[in-house]
Amino acid sequence: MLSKKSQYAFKALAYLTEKYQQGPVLISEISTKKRVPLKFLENILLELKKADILESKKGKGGGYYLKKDPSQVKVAAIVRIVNGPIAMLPCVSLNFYKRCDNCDETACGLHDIMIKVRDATLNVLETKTLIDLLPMK
Amino acid sequence: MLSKKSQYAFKALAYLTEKYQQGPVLISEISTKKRVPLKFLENILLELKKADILESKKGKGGGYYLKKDPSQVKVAAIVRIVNGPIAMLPCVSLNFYKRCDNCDETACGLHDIMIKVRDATLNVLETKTLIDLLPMK
DNA sequence: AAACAGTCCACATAGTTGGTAGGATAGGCT
DNA sequence: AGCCTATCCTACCAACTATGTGGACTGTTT
Repeated sequence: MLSKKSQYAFKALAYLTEKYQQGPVLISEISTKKRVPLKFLENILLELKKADILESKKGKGGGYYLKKDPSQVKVAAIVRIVNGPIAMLPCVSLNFYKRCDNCDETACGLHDIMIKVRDATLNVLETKTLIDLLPMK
Repeated sequence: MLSKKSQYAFKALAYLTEKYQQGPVLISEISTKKRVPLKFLENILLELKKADILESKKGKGGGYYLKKDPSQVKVAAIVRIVNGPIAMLPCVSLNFYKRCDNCDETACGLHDIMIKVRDATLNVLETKTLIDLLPMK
C-alpha cells in the first residue's frame, strides 16, 4: 500500500499540475486546499525538489512549481521517490535490487511470479503521468 | 513490498506443496529445510490454518499439510492473508476497501490509475497457484 | 531593514515488523 | 492412566518506520 506521505505527495502534485506555468505556489496554499498537514508537506515537497521533480523560489512571490512539463513526469518515478520500490520483492526490483537470502533466483517460482507482477504494474505506472492525476473533463 | 513473514509463508507453502499427499510435515522440519525461524513459522502456519489453507494434526506423527490441492490455491489468496491488501490504495481495494478522506473517487485521477494497477496485478496473482511456486523441471 | 517563504535539524509519538518465551491443550501410544 | 509429542495460544520485546511538530536558519524581495 502507498504510505500517507505518498498520497499527500500525489495530492500536492495534482495541485501543482493544475497550476502549471502560473508561477510559484505557496506550501501553505497547497496545505489548505488539499488538506495536508503543513509541516509534513514541507518535508515531502523538499524531497521532491531534491529528486528533481520540483523547483522552488524563496521570499515574496516564492513557492513551489513543477520543474518539467507534467506530461513528462511518470507516476512510477514519483512512487519510487516517495514510497520506495514498486516491486513486491527486492530480488525482482529494477531500481532497488537486492539478492534474497537462501533463495536461488533461477529456481524460485515466487521470483518468476513477482517479475510478472512487476512488469504488469510498471506497464501502467510508466505510461501514466502527472496529467493523469487530474480528473477528466 | 512483501513482508518477511509473507516470504516465509511462501517458502513454507512451497515445501508443503512438494510434500503434498505425503502426510503431515513437522514445523521443525520446514523450519530447518527452509531456514525460517521456528517460533515465527509457528505463528505463520497457524494463521494459514485459521484461514483454511492448511490443516494440522497434533501429537506423534502430526504436523501441517495442505488442506486443498495446491493447484486450487491462488497466490492472491495467500498474499491477502499474510500480507494484507494487494491494491496500492484502500479506496481501490476489493477485499479491504476503505473510502479515502477528502477525495472524491469519481474525480480522482490517482484512483483510476490505481484501479488499473490493481487489475494488472490481480491478473497475475489470481491465475498463479501454489504449484507455480515450485521451480520448473 | 523588515517581511516573506523555503530549508534544515531535531524531536515526539504511535504503530508495525520480526522474533522469542513459556505454558496450555490435545492426540497417540503403551 | 500416564507419558510423549506436537500444535495452540498468550504475552512480551526490541528495532524500525510512519506520521507528524517545533524552532531556528537562509535566502529574496521590497
